Amino acid sequence: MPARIMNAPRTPVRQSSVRAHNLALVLQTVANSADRPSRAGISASTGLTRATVSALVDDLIAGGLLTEHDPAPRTGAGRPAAGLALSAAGPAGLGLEINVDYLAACVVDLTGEVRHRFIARHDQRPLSPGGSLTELGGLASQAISAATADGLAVAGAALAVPGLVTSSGIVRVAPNLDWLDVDAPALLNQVPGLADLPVVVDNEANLAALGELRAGDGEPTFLYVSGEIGIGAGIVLDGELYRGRRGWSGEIGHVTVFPDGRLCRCGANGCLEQYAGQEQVAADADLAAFALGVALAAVVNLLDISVIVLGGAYAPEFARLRPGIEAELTRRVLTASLAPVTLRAATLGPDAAMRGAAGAVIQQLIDDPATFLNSTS
Amino acid sequence: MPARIMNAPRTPVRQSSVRAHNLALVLQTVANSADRPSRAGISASTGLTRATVSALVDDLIAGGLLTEHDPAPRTGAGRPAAGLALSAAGPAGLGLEINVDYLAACVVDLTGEVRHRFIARHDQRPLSPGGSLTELGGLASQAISAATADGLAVAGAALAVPGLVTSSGIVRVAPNLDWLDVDAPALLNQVPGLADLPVVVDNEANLAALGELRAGDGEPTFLYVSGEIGIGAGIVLDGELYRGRRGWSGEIGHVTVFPDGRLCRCGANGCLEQYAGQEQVAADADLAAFALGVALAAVVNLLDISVIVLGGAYAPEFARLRPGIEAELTRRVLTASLAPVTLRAATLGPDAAMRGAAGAVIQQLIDDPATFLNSTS
DNA sequence: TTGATTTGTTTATTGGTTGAATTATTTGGA
DNA sequence: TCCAAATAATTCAACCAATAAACAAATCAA
Repeated sequence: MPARIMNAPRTPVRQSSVRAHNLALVLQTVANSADRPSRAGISASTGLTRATVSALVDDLIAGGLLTEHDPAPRTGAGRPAAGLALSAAGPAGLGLEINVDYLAACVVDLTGEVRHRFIARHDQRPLSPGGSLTELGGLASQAISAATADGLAVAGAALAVPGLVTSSGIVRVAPNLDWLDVDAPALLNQVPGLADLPVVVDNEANLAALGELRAGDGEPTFLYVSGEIGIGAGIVLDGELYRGRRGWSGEIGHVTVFPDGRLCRCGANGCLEQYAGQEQVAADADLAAFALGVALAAVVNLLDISVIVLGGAYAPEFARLRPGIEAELTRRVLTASLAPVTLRAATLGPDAAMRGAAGAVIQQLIDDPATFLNSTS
Repeated sequence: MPARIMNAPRTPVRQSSVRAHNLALVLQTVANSADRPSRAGISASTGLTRATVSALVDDLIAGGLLTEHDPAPRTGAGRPAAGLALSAAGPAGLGLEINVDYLAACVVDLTGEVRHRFIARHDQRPLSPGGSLTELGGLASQAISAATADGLAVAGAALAVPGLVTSSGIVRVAPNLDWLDVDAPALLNQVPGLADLPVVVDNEANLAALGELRAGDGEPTFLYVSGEIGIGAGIVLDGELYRGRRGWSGEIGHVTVFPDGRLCRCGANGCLEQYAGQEQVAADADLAAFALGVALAAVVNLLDISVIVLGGAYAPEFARLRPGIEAELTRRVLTASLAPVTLRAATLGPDAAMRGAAGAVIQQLIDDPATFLNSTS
């Protein structure tokens, strides 16, 4: 008798789950609309009845997640619709980032607008993890105060870190910061004013990939590659970040390109990082592009990804890198002749990770409004 | 608690969806149980009330998916329980496989038992795709007749093919069969007796990976590598097969190991296939193991997979390959020191793909019994 | 034999969606 | 000017499925 693992329901579903799901469905429909949809329009595009949509929208308005606006430009006869949009006065997300040479915090409202932005630019390496996080907590407090002055309530925070993060938010290793097993959420929660703030921690490339997902062209499956001193990647499959078994996916920097090549600080030979890190791009862009092409071809062959986004230090060098990368992709991707691989530069600048972090908080609200509504009412 | 981004509910949920979900939950609970659980036991392990479980079980028994058995060995006081199990007389799955040197068909019942098995062993390359599929259709008819004689109704079929398959079941390319754009389901449905049989087609390594998932130790995230003349892989993430954007994932055979190495038939240099194909393993197992280790380390670095299963021609060579592969994994996987990577041989033999195919059909039934129940009542 | 205990079923209640009817608000034409 | 057509949104009875609690059934143990 085979032991079975399954992909699906591990939990029972009751009527309240139906409501929770449909609340999310309505809110997402509004969030993904270019214009301001009416209740009737939402009904048509979701398949829910107008009666149900009305009831759900009432809850979402009462909870401060949606607002009614003036009708969109008229079309013909009939009662004019009330346009619905995410509330700019609703709960906001706090995005935090800690990196080798700066700390950053920003507040993003439900509509995705960056409302406040604070940066402290100096080297973190002399500081202890506690020191860095206390200072970051100060920035966070400032950001929350600024948001409060606007009438915005910060619903949660996400922190981007250049390192391996466990699912419980412990930073296992952050080589460039010299961190080892740092409980970042606990340290942040010690800062006055942040005591009860829910904080999630994630890898910088992962959050930047999420930022790119929200800012991008709607492609739900892509690889985001962040070239800094190290090289990391965020893997987005079907609109969802793939974190791996222990949350350590995307370590493309240590994919082998030349099996007997340069010794890497990780102890292996010929890692991508040794040929396509920030400094190597400056020194020999052709070799960097070749190495990137070899490693990216492996990703495409394995995952059948059709879009690759180059971010971090790669974005400004995109034009120089592109031809070399594409040449190797064409040569080494088995299905290149059947369907092309699209290569593009990231659209968000250096704020990608911080904005992705804030975006993750508000995306969480949009994906599960029921929990938020129940907690506030 | 990693935020899931845009796990978009794109469809509305109504009461009937609740029932569909909970029917699946109950059926899966029975399927995953080592013993024969009672209604009360299911209630306890799912969180549904006993009343609800009773109602759901009644439906599943009426639909022929579950059967009641004598109670399991008594424990103490109280009314004895009625043991529930998947019905061996319920709907069955037909597994089909087409490969270079054989055709195969098997019938697997709901409990996972292989009830019938037919193999025709001869070279397919002289035949046209239509010829091969007509002959395979003959095997399939035989299998269905044998099943019918047992009182088994075949609910659907899955076909394993060594090639790239689109999501609609078209075989885009199968190099070793010399197939190009073959509409396998349509050709199979032309065989008398198979006219209305729903047929899905998938890559051989993908289906073998699913077979291994059902037969394995319960690990939900692993890479299955199938070494034949070519090398393919099936990627199972969180108990679900990852097929990629166009269904072409897992082409590990064309991951670059030596950027300037041997020319591959795909036109690139240094593909894994040139060093670790069936013949190369026989010729130089050490080099094959080294090459495999380099390529597999890339997979682990990218996907944070902790289990790798070697199947196909690798399984019998496992002992010879293991040390070399593990040496490279240890050296090249960034997180090797934090958590080890497990390497094991496949448990299913050469039938893996065919059994995985049949298993996929019955898994579909178990994951969505409501559709089956509605279609038969 | 009787009470304790556990399994499974019955029944009233509750939550949530549906569908049809109703109300509200506009445009366009007689 | 006024009414019909059209579209948006709400109200309300009906229905479906899960829940909780009471009840019936079947066994063990003293």
